[in-house]
Amino acid sequence: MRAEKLGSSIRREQIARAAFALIAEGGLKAVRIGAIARRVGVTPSAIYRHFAGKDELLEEMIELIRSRLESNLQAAQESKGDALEVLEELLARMVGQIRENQTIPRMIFADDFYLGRPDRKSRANAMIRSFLDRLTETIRRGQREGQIRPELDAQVTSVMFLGLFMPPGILWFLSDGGFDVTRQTREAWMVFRRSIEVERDAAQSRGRGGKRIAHSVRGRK
Amino acid sequence: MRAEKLGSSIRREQIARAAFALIAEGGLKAVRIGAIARRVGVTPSAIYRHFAGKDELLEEMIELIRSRLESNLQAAQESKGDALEVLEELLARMVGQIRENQTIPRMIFADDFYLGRPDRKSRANAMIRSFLDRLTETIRRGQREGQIRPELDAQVTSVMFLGLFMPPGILWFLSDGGFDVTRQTREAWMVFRRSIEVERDAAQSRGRGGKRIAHSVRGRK
DNA sequence: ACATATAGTGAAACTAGATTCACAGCCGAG
DNA sequence: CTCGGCTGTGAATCTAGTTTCACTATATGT
Repeated sequence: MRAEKLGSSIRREQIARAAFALIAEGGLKAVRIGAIARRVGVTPSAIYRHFAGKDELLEEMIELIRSRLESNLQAAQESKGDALEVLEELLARMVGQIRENQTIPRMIFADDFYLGRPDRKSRANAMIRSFLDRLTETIRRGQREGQIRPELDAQVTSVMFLGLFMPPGILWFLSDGGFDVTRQTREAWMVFRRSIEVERDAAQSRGRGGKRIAHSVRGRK
Repeated sequence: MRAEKLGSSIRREQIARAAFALIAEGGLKAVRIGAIARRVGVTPSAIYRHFAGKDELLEEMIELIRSRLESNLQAAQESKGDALEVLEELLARMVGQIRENQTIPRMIFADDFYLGRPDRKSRANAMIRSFLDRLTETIRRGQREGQIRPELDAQVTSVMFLGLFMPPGILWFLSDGGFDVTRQTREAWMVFRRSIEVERDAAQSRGRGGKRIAHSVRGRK
């Protein structure tokens, strides 16, 4: 039975989708031309009408990930709130992404991806760096605007932010979805937030350098 | 030229070492029978005199990683200090491990490893769970003994602890060693520590950059 | 309707690796 | 010394996947 004949831009789209679905199920290793073809409903050789080869497909996938990351950042930054709210929104989005398919970390850690291709590795690196840079920028803004403690190193803090969702993502993956990422990140965010934010309740005692309340009392769990 | 004839236990050791070296250089994908053989100085077929197949070799490697993780924990817990010092020591060791070869995360994320082998995935999961459990235990001890804030959820906190070294490890890998893991974790530790520790007296807890100097995170970059 | 560009197909070639196997060299025990 | 059991070897086999190719079918614009 012959598959319906469709325009190449449509097929490219379908193929990329299929590839992402496969990553979600079995990791990069599971992205095989044959498997993609089956999923799309054509024969393996048909894939080559739309991509020069597997490499080109993978490049397109990196690009899609990049733009997804980008749009997360964009959306979070456009939410009108202050820096802390932007971070919180971004965290929620990253968690959503993890729950959706874990694509990003799985590609980043897939050796197949880099083996013999230093260019790809440095592109992935650049991608994360730029993500971090924008994170850093947001944190600096928070510092300027008085929500985030000025003595923190913004770059260090941005990497710590990654620490809020990466390990939970890994646990979620290893446990086949059994680990409660949402709860973990929610709680971790509260702890993290308290450790970076300027303490407001202390306003009354400001100028005296005395005891800080924030650390001891606000134990909403 | 024929390779020297060696006892099997010696060869197994050599082979495992070679495999780890290969992971460090190119990830799990780079662990090929041929590459191992070259490194050890024998032919590919000779490997089969010592391992039934690649699978058996991989199992042995998991086991070695497990024991390495275990000995890190053990050593850290035996350092006589209080819970916070144990955590700090452990962090330093994990960083050392990352700098050494990044083996652990690379195996964990290598899909090849799990594809079609749910048993392995759950073993890896169990491995991390047990690591986390012992972390949790240490944190609880800190809470009982009054160094760590009692209102914190110890499990959540243990996952946050992973966040101190995992993302830096990834950055270190992607940047080919260019990222300064040591500095990042040192600084992050100070922030993290302040956010989980009970404040002994308010004056001390608030000094910029943290009064308490890290004992064992040594700063060679 | 027709021409033509564009998808789609199945079979075959090509790859890279893992694995097997018959045979070779070395060593220590009897 | 010489046999048996190791370890080591090279060539051959097997497997799983990617890629190529000659050919077919279809949609579309004229």
